[in-house]
Amino acid sequence: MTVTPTRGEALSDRAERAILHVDMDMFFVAVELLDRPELRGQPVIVGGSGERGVVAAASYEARAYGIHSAMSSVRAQRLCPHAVFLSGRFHRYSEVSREVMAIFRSYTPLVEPLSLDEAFLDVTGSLRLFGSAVRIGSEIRRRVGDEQGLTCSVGIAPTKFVAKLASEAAKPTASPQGPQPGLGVKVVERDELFDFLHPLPVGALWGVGPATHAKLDRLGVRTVGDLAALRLDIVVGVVGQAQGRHLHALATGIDERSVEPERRVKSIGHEETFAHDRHDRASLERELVRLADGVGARMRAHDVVGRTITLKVRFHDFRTITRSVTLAEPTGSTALVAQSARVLLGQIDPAPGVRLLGMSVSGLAEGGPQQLSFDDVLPDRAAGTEPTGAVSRAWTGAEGAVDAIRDRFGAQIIGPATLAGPGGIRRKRRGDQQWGPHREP
DNA sequence: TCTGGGGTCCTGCTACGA
DNA sequence: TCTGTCGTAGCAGGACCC
Repeated sequence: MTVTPTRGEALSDRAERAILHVDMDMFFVAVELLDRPELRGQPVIVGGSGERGVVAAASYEARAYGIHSAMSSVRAQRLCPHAVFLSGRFHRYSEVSREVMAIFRSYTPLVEPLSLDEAFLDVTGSLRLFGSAVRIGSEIRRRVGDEQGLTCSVGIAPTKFVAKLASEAAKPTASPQGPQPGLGVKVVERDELFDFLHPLPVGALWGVGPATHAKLDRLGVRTVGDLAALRLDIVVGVVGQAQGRHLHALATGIDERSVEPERRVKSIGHEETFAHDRHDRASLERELVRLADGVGARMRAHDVVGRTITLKVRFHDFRTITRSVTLAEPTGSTALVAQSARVLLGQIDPAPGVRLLGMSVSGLAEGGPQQLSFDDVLPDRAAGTEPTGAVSRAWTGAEGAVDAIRDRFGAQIIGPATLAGPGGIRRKRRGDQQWGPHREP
């Protein structure tokens, strides 16, 4: 027998969707304090220490000096010269993050990590087993504290977006008198949605950055409530179709997005800001090979191949350009990615000074067996080269062997000859220089 | 005030084939 | 055969997120 819910029942079913947003408090700093407890109570900053570095995280003691993430390291050091500056250990944070996420997954399989230090959890299906969402949130906080020695804040709401804002409202705050504890867990019920949402500044909306904020400001929109009161077509006229609809929906409390535990990666890339601008093509080409080496290894580790190679160049004056090329066949080969990027670099004059070089591969598809095409067997007569598909496969095979050797003996032991130097191969790995170049010794 | 790295998504433009 | 239209793909840039 099927039972058709009445309208009221359907609405109450929707109202029962229980989304948690869990956000670790000053995560990178907190992990450092675990390993160096003598720094507790001091202003501590994690980030790139060089002139072009930025702050990744700051302790509440440091925040009391006005320091916040994404601020330039130089400025942070000026604001608080006695702060302890740490370079950051991306791999250590990843390790701790995995353990924290495992705690989340013991309450629901529907965990969507947003970054190393925050995640959405849909616990709607877990309520019967664990009690209420508040109980799950409190339990998670207790276990993260007991098992990992870290603190986190939890927001609970019927939608992802409001859950995220709620966790923000539950966080501790910095003050000149020291950190002020927050609520820890903040719940926003469906009937409280507008009371919570509408007084917030419009910049709190997900998708309102400086550019959109300025546009909305010109309309006199200051709060989320102001935006909700505007007609949709006016919002769309100002910020565009997709973003307008999205923001207007959020402001009116509508957010149907579900928690997605498995999100497919759509591009893989590396970029690097140099401590000093580069002017010569040869040195940039070497950097390209190093970036491609890292990108290729990650593609093979994910078992994906990609078709579009994008080169990114930021000049000394911060002007940033991208150049891309789409291959006839997807590739997972470092050599082909590097070769394509080198062709793109050939279109660019580095003489004014290049501050950043980056590359990414998109149009990703699963690796494994691939359909043969004419390109696999016919040489490219115009270019006078071997068939590209065959070249790609031959390289990928050889590079797979190199990956295996590196897994066993270390990344410095083998790699492109271009990158060889005293002490082994200088290889780009994710997180090596996450927050900008470090201070030169 | 001087702007990192790794991503995602959107928009506007152009080229191309049906 | 020519022209206009439409959909789609590729490309470049920008905005935004953590």
